[in-house]
This record gives sequence, C-alpha cells and structure tokens, in this order.
Amino acid sequence: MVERDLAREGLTREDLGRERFLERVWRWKEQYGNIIAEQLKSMGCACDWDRFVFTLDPHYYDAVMEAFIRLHNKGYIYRGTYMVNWCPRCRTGISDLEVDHRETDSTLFYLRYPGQDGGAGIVVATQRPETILADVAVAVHPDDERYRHLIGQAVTLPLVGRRLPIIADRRVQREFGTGAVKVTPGHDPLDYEIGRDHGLETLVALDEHGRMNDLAGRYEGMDRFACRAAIAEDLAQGGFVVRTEPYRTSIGHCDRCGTVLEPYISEQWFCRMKELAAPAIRAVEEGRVRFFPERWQRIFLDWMAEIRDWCISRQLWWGHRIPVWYCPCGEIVASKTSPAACPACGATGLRQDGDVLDTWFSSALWPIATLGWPEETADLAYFYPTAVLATARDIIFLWVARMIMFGLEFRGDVPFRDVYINPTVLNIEGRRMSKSLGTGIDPLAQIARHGADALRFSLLLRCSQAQQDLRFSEKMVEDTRNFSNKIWNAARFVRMNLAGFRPDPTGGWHGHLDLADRWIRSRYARTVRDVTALLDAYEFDKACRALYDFVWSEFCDWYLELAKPALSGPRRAAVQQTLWGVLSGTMALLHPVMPFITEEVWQSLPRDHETPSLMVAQWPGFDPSLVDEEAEEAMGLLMDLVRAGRGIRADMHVPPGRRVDLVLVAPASRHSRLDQIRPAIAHLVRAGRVELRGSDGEKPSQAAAALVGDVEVHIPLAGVIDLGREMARLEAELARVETDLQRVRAKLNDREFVSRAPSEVIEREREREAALERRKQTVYRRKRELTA
RNA sequence: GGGCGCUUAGCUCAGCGGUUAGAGCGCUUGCUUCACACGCAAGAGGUCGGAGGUUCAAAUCCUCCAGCGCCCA
Repeated sequence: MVERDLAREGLTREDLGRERFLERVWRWKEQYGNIIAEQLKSMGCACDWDRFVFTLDPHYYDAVMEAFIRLHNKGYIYRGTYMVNWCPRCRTGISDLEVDHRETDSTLFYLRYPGQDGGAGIVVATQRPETILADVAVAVHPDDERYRHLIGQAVTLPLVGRRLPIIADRRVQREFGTGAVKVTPGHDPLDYEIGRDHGLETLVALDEHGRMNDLAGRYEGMDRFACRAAIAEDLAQGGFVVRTEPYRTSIGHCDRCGTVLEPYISEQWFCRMKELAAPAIRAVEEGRVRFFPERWQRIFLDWMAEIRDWCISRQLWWGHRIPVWYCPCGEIVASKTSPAACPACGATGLRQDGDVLDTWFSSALWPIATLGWPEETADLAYFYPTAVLATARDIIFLWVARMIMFGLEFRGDVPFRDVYINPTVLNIEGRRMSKSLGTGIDPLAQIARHGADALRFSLLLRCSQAQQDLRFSEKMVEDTRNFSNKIWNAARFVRMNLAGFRPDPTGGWHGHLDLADRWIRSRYARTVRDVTALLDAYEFDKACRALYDFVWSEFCDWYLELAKPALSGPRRAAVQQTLWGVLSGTMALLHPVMPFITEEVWQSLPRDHETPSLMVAQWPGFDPSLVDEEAEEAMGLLMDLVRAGRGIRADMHVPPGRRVDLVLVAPASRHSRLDQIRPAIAHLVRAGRVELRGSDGEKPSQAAAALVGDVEVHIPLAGVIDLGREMARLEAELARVETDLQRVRAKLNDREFVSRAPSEVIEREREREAALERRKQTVYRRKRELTA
C-alpha cells in the first residue's frame, strides 16, 4: 500500500531512502494496521486481546531470527542463483505460491531462423518474441523425425545474427508449435535447466525493472512489452515471421500488485522443504491434524508430496532482515546479532544482507512465537498445541502448511488439532469480494445497520461443509435481523410474565407440568444435544438452523401461545419455570453465534449472580430425563388438529374474529388424550366449544370437516357454510387419497417388492394402505352426508 | 493437461437409498389477536442439469455428457 501511495506521488522507495521509507511504513501501519482487529472486535470475536502482537514487535522479531539461525545451522537454508518469479514493479523475487496464474489471450509467433549453411533453417514458435535477443540455441526432441537430420547444425538468430546451435533434448514438447523451440536460459525456467545441462551460455536481455538492457542493442531502454511489439514488427519486416496465431495461455501475475511476472535469474535464499515436510505429512496422515471439511486433507497432502524449496528472500525494505553478514574476506556469518568482527579474518564493519524474509516465514511461527517461543514459557506449556485453526482455503499452503511444519520442527508438536476451512464469501452474483472491483461488503456498515449478531448468524447459517463458497448479500443480514427481533420480543414477553418469579435452585424441571411444558422441555433437551454435537463437528449451518427452528417454530409459535392462557391459571409457577429455564438455556446455546443479544437477554432474566456473564456460564448439558416421547406425540396430534381447524376456517372464509365450535369425532380409545388437549385446541383455533364424539355417534350436519389420522375435525357452520366450496374440498381430498392409494397398492402388488424389501418397509406400506382406505371411506361418507 | 466443488421451488440453500422432496426470502389471500406488522394465520410454486446403468426402491449410489466456479501444472 505504501509503495502504491509512493507511485502515485511519482516517487520510488530509493528516492526516500531506507530510513524515511520505513518511517512512512510504520506510520501507515499505526493508522491502518488495526482495522481488521477493530472489525473483529466489533463482530464480537472473543480473541485474547491481551496477547495482541505484531510480527515486527521486538520479541517476535527475535523469534524469527532464532528460527532462521536454527534452520540455517541445520543446513536447511541456503543461498543460490536461480531462476525465480520476478515482479518488475515490486523489484523482488517471490515464491511459487504467490504467483497468480491467469488465462490470457496472447499471440503465438512462428519465426524462421535461417540455416547457417544457407538452408531453410528451422521454424520456432514463441509468444514472447522480445526474448529472442537472449536466445542461445534451438532445441528439438531427439526422437523427432522431422528434425533429426538438423541436430548438430546451426541457425542464425534473426535481427541479431548470432549463431545458434541446434541441440536435442527430451524435455522438448513435440506437440507444441513446430516441435522446435528457441532456448533462452535467461528468461525461461525450463530453458534455464536445458541450458545448464548442455553447457550453454546464459544471456539476459532484461533489467530488474522489466526494461531491455544493453544486450538488446538498439532496443535498450524499451519496456518489455513495447519491445515485444517493436521486435514483432521488425521480424515481420525482415520476413522472419512465417505466421501468427491467437494463443490462450496461463501467464503468471504478481498476487499483490498484478504485474506480469518475469522468470528472472537472481540470487536468493531458499529453505529446504523435504525434511520439514515429512513430519507434517505424517501428522496429517495419522490424524494428529484433522481438516474440516475433510476433503482439504487430500489437497493438503497432494501439495505436500510435491513440495518444492521455498524462496524466502524478498528484495524489499520492510520486514525481517535476513540475519547474515558478509566480510570482504569472503566469510559469511549467520547470527542473530550484528557480529563485532569477522570470525575468520577479524575485520570489523561486516555488511548485512540487504534482503528481508518472506512475510509468511514469520507468520509460520505464529502459534509458537505468540506464546513466547523460543523461551520455554508457561503460556507455551499451557496453550500449545491449540485446539483449532479457523481459516480460508487460499491460505492452506501459504500459512497452514508452514505453521504445521515449523510447529513440528521447533516445538516437536503440531500447532493445532483441527483446521476448519470456512467457505469463501462471494457476493450474490457469485463473484469474489474485492475492494478494487467494488464487490466487497463492509462488515462495519452491516453491523451499524443490522447488528453484529445478525451479521454473524447470516454468515454462519451459510457455513456448510458441503460447499466451498457462500453467496452473500445485505438482504440476508436483514432477514436474520428479523430473527434477533423475534428473540428480543419473545424475551420481552417472558420478562413481562415473570413478576414474582424466583428460579427454583434445583432447576425446577419437575413441578406440576402440563403437556406443553413437557413438550417444550423435551424439544429443548434434544436441541441442546443436537446443537452441541453440530458445533463439535463444525456443522455451523445445521446448528444455526436447529436453533432458528427451535426458537421460532417451536418456542415462539407454539409454546408461548400455549403459555398465555396458562399464565393466568393455577399452573402459573410451572409455566414461569419452563419459560425461564428454556429461554435461559437457549440463550446459552445461541451465545457462540449471537453473543450480544443473548448476553443482554440472559442478564435481564432472573439468575444466580455468581456467574457474571453468559460468556463464562456453564454450557447447557443434555438431560435425557427431559426427553418425553409421549408428550411429543400428543403435541404432534394437537398441532395437526389445530392446523386442520385453521385450514377449515381459512378455506371457508370464516372471519378471523368469529368464534366457531369444534366437534372432534374419534374412536373411544383416543378420547382421553383428546380431552387433555381440548382447551389448548380451543385457544389456538379460536373456538368457543370443543366437543368430543365417538366414531359411531352422530356427525354434525352443515359442517366443514378435515381428517387428521383417525380423528375427524368438524366445524359446524350452519347458515354460513358454502356447500359448493366444501364439496370441492372433499373432491380434492379424494383425488389426493386415490393417487396415494394407487401408488401404495402398485408397490404392494409388486412381487419383487414384497419378496425383497425389508419386512418393516413392507409393514409400513401396509399400514399406509389401511389408513388411506379408512380416509377414503370417511371422505365418501362426508360426501353422502353433505348431499343428503 | 490433472484435481476438487457445485447444478433441487423465482432467489439463497437443506436433504444424500425407503411415507406426500423441505426451510428462509420473494409471491398470493386474510388479519392493528393485549411479545413481535422486522409480525400472525392460511396458501400457490419443484418431471431434484441431461442421458444411461445398479436396485424391489434413486434427488440420494455408479458411468458418461453439459454448464458454472476454484485449485494445481
């Protein structure tokens, strides 16, 4: 960023000088460096802010130096002249991982290099014609019949006139272009190897800024792309261009500034990876580090198996300086502190290496350096290895892998047990969020508008392990803001009704409980169990959904409605106990997802004041004694009956305010249960009276009806009922039943099904058939009654 | 070129061998019902990307194809 600012001012870091440049970087860091930390705080992330450190802080800096020296002394760090990825804008080498490969449209030039003997010579293909200035040979595959006779001969380099030998090498791809390639060891990694193995000279035609150098003759000083155009033109003029064709290829760009990279020969520091990678691979294979979603493990291992040495030096001014000193006598000293004198010749004033370390080198030490390494601190003993790293997939190789390797190397143990890879947040069109594209969403603005809880919930609700991306828009935050609102209002209702209530210190779970209390406590217990297991498995979307459904569709929609009448009756205390217990516990379950509202609600409820905050409260435990199958079944019946009653009301256009009567017709065996839920049904359907009749008794006339299992729900609508409408309802129901019946019977008549399917599946189909048949008869009877 | 992920209601996604495929949003209808209109109630809406195959049974397993996205070379 600082470099970018300077560029805008027309300055370079050399113009400023090292000291003033660093001053500026620090100023920038002070100003903007904490933005992410502030965002995390706004989002309610419970980080250990007391241990907030920066990798250039003195202690951390020292740890980085220590790590370098140890690896250097082990022989894992070496220096050499190699071809690296060079960014001409940043003027630094970068590692393979920082190369951003982009599919790009280019042009492939077919160039004729005339034979030295005056013959036709050979045609080579290239998409970087400017690099011919550094050509030293032409190579063909030794088995290529087309060129075998030319091996050992020579051609003339167009525009330059240099003699180029024709050599044979198995690394030449026969299918590419003409099968003959120009060899440019100074500007291509493969050519570099070929040149080395054939003892060819390495010529370089570019400087570190990506401009043509003195080797380029009259092109000297031109930018590489301008030169490409100029040379293409000159080659065409000279008749050397046989043809050109459009070509789509992958071109490396600098991942921080987007500049097209050049393969460039320079002296760099490398870290050997083989020895460091082996224990990391073993740790993952043995499950000492686990990935969630699991598929990332494969990707990690595949990459680790083919790991290459890591270019760790950067020609930048900002960072951890490489702790190596050079003496004019040729001695090289690696030392954490500046050596007073050369150990070999005694000379003073040794010169430190000008390069700094790749930032990922210091980042790789994060899990240990933040805990005090290299000292054996109490923090290290207590916290290491940590439990889980949550991060993004694009950083698995850059950071996760290196933390694991360094953790094992320097501390002898993995840095974390689990690695959770979150989905990448995309905008609603499925595009990556990026500041420069303007596709980003500012979390602080979202928080200001809808609250941090809504932002967190809306994101976590979409953190499914099934997907590697998540599409996101402000509308989604708004939707969960509504959930926050729902929680808030439910809590308000509970608080309003808790006057005079004191929580039972024994938990109060076993007072005088009604069906609804037993049901919601049972559902709550299951939610505790499910959510706990889901969070343990990093299934955040499912945990969120379970909580959302429980709070909204069960607690609010049903329990609160049933609590209303009960609160003014003799069971008030038991209902209060349930309201309080379930709501408090639910707030605890929701706390990791929505820390602010849950804390607020929890604090506003009666509680024991020994626990100061929900943050440190006990996580709700699963109480199997609360699970009540019978209550859940009874409540299921109640809900179905209520929905049936409401459905009739809506279908028959009964005005919402109007009380109706309900007649439940059912076998005598169902009566005691129906009797139990009768008041609740009346309340929820807004019925005046709910009457119970036996199946063999008289059915109400002039009524609309629906069927729930073996219970008929009738709503007498004398004078109001629309016979045509009710008949249409019955016809529709009959059609549904008939199709289902046909489907079931087709199955049961299939001999293969009956002989091969498991008996419980067949039994279930038989029961279904019987139930559908009963239903059909009932509808027929209703039709007869209506027309009678 | 190799690998991975995705394709289910208008949108965003669950479901991943066995009842009539679900949710939220959006849509339709009705409702100021004393926690909540950022709400309540009732509804409409899907040949589960395509083609084969395995199976008594496929959205779910296998193969191929197409499209979208990501990673590596």
